[in-house]
Amino acid sequence: VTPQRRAIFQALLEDDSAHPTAEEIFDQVQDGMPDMSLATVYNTLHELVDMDLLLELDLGPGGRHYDVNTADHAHLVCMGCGRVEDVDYDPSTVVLSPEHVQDFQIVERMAIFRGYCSVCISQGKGPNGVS
Amino acid sequence: VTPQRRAIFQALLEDDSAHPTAEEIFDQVQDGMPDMSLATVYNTLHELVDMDLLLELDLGPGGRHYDVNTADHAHLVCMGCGRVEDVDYDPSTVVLSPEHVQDFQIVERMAIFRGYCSVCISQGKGPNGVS
DNA sequence: ATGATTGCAAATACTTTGCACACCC
DNA sequence: GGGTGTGCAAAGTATTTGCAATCAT
Repeated sequence: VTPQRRAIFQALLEDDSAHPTAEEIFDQVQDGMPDMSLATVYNTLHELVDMDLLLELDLGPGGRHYDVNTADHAHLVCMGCGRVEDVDYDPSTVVLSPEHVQDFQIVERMAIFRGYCSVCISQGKGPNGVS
Repeated sequence: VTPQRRAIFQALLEDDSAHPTAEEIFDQVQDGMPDMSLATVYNTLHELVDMDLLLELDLGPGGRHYDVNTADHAHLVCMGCGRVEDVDYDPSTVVLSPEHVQDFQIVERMAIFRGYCSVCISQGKGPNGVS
């Protein structure tokens, strides 16, 4: 545990609704630690992921996002502003066909919903607005 | 509609259980059309996605996968061999908390299950095997 | 001729790696 | 002093873009 790692972890906790990308964490940490290297950010993120303290999310282009909420939950991704929200859902409601479940040992699941948040809809950026 | 596009679309249909990446489609199409350019593959894939004839899947590192099955379905990704299988599931079973659904206009959903397929488990590559 | 599409190569975005230096025990 | 972690820069992977050449109408 080094000062760099502490700073990165702290940035993640402060930003806990933001699901930041590696780049965003890097920018934020650089404020108080200008010598921080991007490689260190990636190193630390990977270690945290290996320790199951952090979730790595592939939400599409723009880089991978990281989430300190390691509980089983889904994500809403706004196609207007890119914001990501956590959503609780009942995991037991996601049921797969039995023939697949028997053949396949599931380790982790991930549910992503894409759409438009209320802010973007009210700004006309929604599905009916200009794309 | 050009010969290149026809070849790409045909490759997708032939490969319809493989969920190929752009690179894989490129390799396959090159067999019969050595002058095919990777840029053309990307162009065509994007057009097909825009026309809703193709699904673009972000399944993690290794590039984006494409799926000719545009029905609402989930994906099983094998962490041993990388193989991707379609799974039917009942979309109505995926229920989100009401407060989020009200605020958020969902356009598309995506469910990904990661784990190990029966082949990999029997080869000791499963969750209990060597990582 | 006109406009769209292609192939090539360079550019971009994101992530990983190699290596020398600094740090802690 | 030995192993670990860091910063820098270069390499790597995946995708996009610019542009001249080509094709269909």
